[in-house]
Order: sequence, then C-alpha cells, then structure tokens
Amino acid sequence: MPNYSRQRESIKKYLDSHFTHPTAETVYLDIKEEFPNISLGTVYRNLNLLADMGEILRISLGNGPDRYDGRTSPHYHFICSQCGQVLDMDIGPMPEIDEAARQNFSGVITGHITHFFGLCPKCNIKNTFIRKGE
Amino acid sequence: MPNYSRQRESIKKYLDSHFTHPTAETVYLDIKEEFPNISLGTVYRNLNLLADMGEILRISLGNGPDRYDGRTSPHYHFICSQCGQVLDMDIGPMPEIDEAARQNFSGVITGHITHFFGLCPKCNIKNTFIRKGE
DNA sequence: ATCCGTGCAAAGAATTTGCATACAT
DNA sequence: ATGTATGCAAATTCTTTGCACGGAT
Repeated sequence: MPNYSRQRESIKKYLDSHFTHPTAETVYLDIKEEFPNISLGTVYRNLNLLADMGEILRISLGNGPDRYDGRTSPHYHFICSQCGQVLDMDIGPMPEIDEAARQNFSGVITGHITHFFGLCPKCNIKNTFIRKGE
Repeated sequence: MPNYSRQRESIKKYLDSHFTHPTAETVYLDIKEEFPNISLGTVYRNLNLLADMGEILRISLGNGPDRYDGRTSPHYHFICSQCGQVLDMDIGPMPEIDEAARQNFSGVITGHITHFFGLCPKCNIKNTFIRKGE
C-alpha cells in the first residue's frame, strides 16, 4: 500500500482540474511552482502509481510523450492532426465494436482502445478563414 | 524520389512474407542473414520510407517498440494481453465508428485507429488446460 | 557527375531505476 | 522503527541523425 505523499496528491489535483491531457513534462513544470524541488522522476513514478490504481488514465498517442487524464470514466479521445491537441469525445462506450471483433475470432476480446483523428473545432475554423482570405 | 536499394527491397519482401508484425529490431536481425553489414539505422530509415510511401503499415502499440505490417489494406489489430502477440483481425473497416464520433463534434473526423485487447487463441487454450490441471 | 543510400557511431527523446536521505505510519 | 517516497543522476529503451563513403542513374 502506498503511503501518503503531498507530491502525489498535488499531481492528482492538477489532473482533476486541468483538462488539457498534459504530458509528464508539463505536469512537472506546473507542479514545480508548488514544489520547486520536485523531480521529473517523482512525477513519472506518481503518474504510474495513479494510473495503476485507476485514479488517472494514461493515453498513448503513438508518437511523442504519453498524455494523462484525470477523467477516469471510460471515454474516447480525439487527436488534432494539425495542432496535436487531445480532446475528450462526447460519446459513451461502444461495446458493439468489441462485438464485431468477436466474429471469426477464437480468442477472447476484453476491450479496445480507439483514437479519432481529424481537425479540432479551432483548427477547422482557422482553416476556413484562411481559405476565405485566398 | 528514392533510388532503388537492395536493402529496402529485401525489407519490403520480408514484411510481405512474414505476418508476425515484427519490430525494427527483429527485421534487422533477420535481414542481417542476407546483408551481414546492414545497420539498424538503415532498417529504420527504410521502414519509415516504406511507411511514408504507403507500402507498409506502422503499428504503435503504446508501449514497447513499434511494429510493422506488410498488409496495407485497412484492417484492425489485436494485441494479446498475455503473450504480447499482434494479430490481424478478420473484420472489415467500420466507418460507423467515425459516424458515431461525429455526433456532437464540431471539428472534422477523418478516421480512427482501434486496437483490440484480450487473449489470443493460443493463450486462451493454454489457460484452459492449466485450469483443468488444478 | 550528381544524387541518393549505406554503415557507423553519436545524439536525441521519453522513461525508468539505484541509491542515499527524508517523510509517513 | 520500519517501510515507503523523494531528489538526483545515471541508465535504459527506442529511434533519429551527421558524416564520409559507396552505389544508382
């Protein structure tokens, strides 16, 4: 069982109040305001601990550093192909995806991860204005 | 435009005939039989080139090294939670996943990636035998 | 002749870990 | 007092890159 630690509590609070899906580095730099001596290693250790305890979510984007999310209820993520921003999607779980995968599969499907790609609302609008200006 | 290179052709052939979703390291070690002097850097460079040209697929698993796949027709992948093996799924594209994501989303959804998790057929059978033995 | 590809080794990015000290129970 | 957490730096893992040389057009 983990012991209490102010650093870990602060990291948890940070993720509960920021919905930016920060990297470990970003968490580190921001938490540093409160704990000037905190180390990146400690941030990584606590992010791993919290993720293992199910108190936060780790999001692997495939390239670049992992992101972390305080929202633990199952939800999907969107990654903007233009600005790289990660957004929470406003849709519930889709068990039918697993159901489809179970067709013709003789193993066991326990779940899936899905990430969506495209243009985020901001970049979409930005592009529209640029085209108008041409 | 890229020039012809025997190394690149060999890598492409390797991926076209092996359905194991190898890592760059595995490709490197196996290609080394034919080109004893080939370097890991060259393997990475060619895997990137082939992926950029759309001749192979890069699969990011979220942890551990990336995998590569000679099958370029769109398909989904399964990752065994027990043995780590990556398998091609026998299901076609699911555009309805993107359709669902477009609800309540004011950006543009161009596509998604989905990976399935669970027990592969082999590990599933193995586990059944172990349980019988108890 | 020119451009591209290669091998090699070094650098880079992201993350983990060993160790001595400090904190929580 | 005992076990866990921290800070720091070094180590690890995966991948990219600079450079001199060799191969392709």
